[in-house]
Amino acid sequence: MTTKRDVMAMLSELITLTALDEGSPQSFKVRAYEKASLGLESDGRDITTLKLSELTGISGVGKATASKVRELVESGTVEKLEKLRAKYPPEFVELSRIPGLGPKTLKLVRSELGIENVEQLTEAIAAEKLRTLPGLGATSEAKIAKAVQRLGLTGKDRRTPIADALPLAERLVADLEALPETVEVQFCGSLRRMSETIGDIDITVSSLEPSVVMDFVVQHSEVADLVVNGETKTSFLTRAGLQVDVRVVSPDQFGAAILYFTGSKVHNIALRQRAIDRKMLLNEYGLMDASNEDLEASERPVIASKTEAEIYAALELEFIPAPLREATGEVEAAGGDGLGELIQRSHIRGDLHYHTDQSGDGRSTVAEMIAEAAALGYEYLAITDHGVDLAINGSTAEEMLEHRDRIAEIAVDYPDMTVLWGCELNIGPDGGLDYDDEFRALFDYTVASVHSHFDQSIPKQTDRLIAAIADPTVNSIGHLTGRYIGRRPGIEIDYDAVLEALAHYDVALEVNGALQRLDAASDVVRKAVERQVKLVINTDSHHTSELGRMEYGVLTAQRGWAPKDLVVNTRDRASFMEWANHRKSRLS
DNA sequence: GCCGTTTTCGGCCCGACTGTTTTCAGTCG
Repeated sequence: MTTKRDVMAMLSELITLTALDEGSPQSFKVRAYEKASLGLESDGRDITTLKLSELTGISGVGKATASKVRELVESGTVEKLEKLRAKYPPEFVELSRIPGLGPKTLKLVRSELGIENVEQLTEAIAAEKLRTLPGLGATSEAKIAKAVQRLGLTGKDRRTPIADALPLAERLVADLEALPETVEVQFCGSLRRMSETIGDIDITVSSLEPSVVMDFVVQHSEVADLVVNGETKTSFLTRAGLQVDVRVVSPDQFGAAILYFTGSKVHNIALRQRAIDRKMLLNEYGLMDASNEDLEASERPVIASKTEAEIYAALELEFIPAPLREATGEVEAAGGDGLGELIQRSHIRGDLHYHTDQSGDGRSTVAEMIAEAAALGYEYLAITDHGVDLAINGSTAEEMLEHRDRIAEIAVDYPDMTVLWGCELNIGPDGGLDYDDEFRALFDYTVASVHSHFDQSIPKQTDRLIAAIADPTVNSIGHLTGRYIGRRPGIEIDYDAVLEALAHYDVALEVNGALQRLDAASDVVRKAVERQVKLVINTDSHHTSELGRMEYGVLTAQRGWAPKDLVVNTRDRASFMEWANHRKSRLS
């Protein structure tokens, strides 16, 4: 059976192979496929069941692409793709993953030197044959040789988990901020959009002295290898092979620059198109008046460039937060009905997944953890140490009762914050939970999560979660899939069924702010929002240093278009407690 | 390949850096 994923994979391959065939990634045909692919991806329906006329109704999808989708669904193959596959076998396509080797050069080395794979390319480089080709010289040959060596380490497809990239980016930003010549700094790209994995780190600096900034970057201790070093742009590789691009712009163009470098590419294209429609020109330096066609590009009057907000406003758009900039309807919404009141960090009034050293993996005391939460001004806090089923980390019923007393003793010193005695329940392989029903009902608040048995079938995992959701002692589901981004996939579930259950039992779906998790993922959050499933954004802190994760959880929720009013920990204390307690009324 | 009250052909987002040129092509984001 053909799935949506199969359709997307078919188009992705078609894009790669057509770029090779056309000899340009900018080919209009390639861009048309890309646009169609985006349209299909963001369509909420099951695209494999759509008729031809329904498919062509999707933005960017024309007759040709629609026919290919139908062809794949009906026959399992696409003739056009098969022909391209025959022309460009996988080992040749692999060459296109080498940075610096574009379609034009590939075509050249294939036709002139008969190179079909990485091995033959390596031989040709060793024999100094590449430098004999028109447009290539010894320098290009050496550059490609180096890129071949790094293949697999820094290939175009390499992605780094956000948990590895964000701390490095924050460190680099702090170092650049400390430079006296720096006015402003912002990391951009997929990192700012809170993608789960990122290709490289983009940093934009505003300064009146770009050469000082560039020199500083070149000298930085993180630089293992320089890739590009110009007057306003320097790219380098870290020892871990992660590429960092640093650009310098003048302070009055900072907004336009970070808008541009944050992307996404398709979001930028949508903004540019909107600019053109209004007789304006948008580039990385600003939004310009293009109504007078006699003026040189540099003479066009600047309409907005200092801040992103001014540019969005001049384009008659509500400000679009970076995590939403994926061209999945945000430009249309911002220019029409609006984005609604999206969740912000400042809305959060409490953390509801929070460990102390009562958990085997907790590292700060109850007093320390409560003090940190109070310092953030939280109105309520749920201390949710592990239940007994998580053998090494959990506590017995007796230990939990002693823990309750200890929490209560310390909480009296914080009259402005309600400290709840909670528990992170473990969802067993069949959906069973810790302790007995009566004991679980004693907790003020619970979060139930999966910590093991990751490889059961989809129906089994789905039933497992729904059993936990249906339990009246459960307030929320923690880190939905249990994934560690880039390291371990989470459990596979039927999202529709699970979200349906969450909505039905009024159980909140957690957005876990730990960078390794960011679970539920933003696309799942968006589905949850469509179904009006309640959300809760938590840090899952195990140490006093981890409370800052709330920001990442909020950004992930934003990326899923979460409105403030669906997030239960934005409620005032009374309203939150009313919601938290109402499930237990089913028990009596 | 897609699209359209300046429609059915002729457009399609824009610029930096590099290496190879001696005014530009290729690649990348």
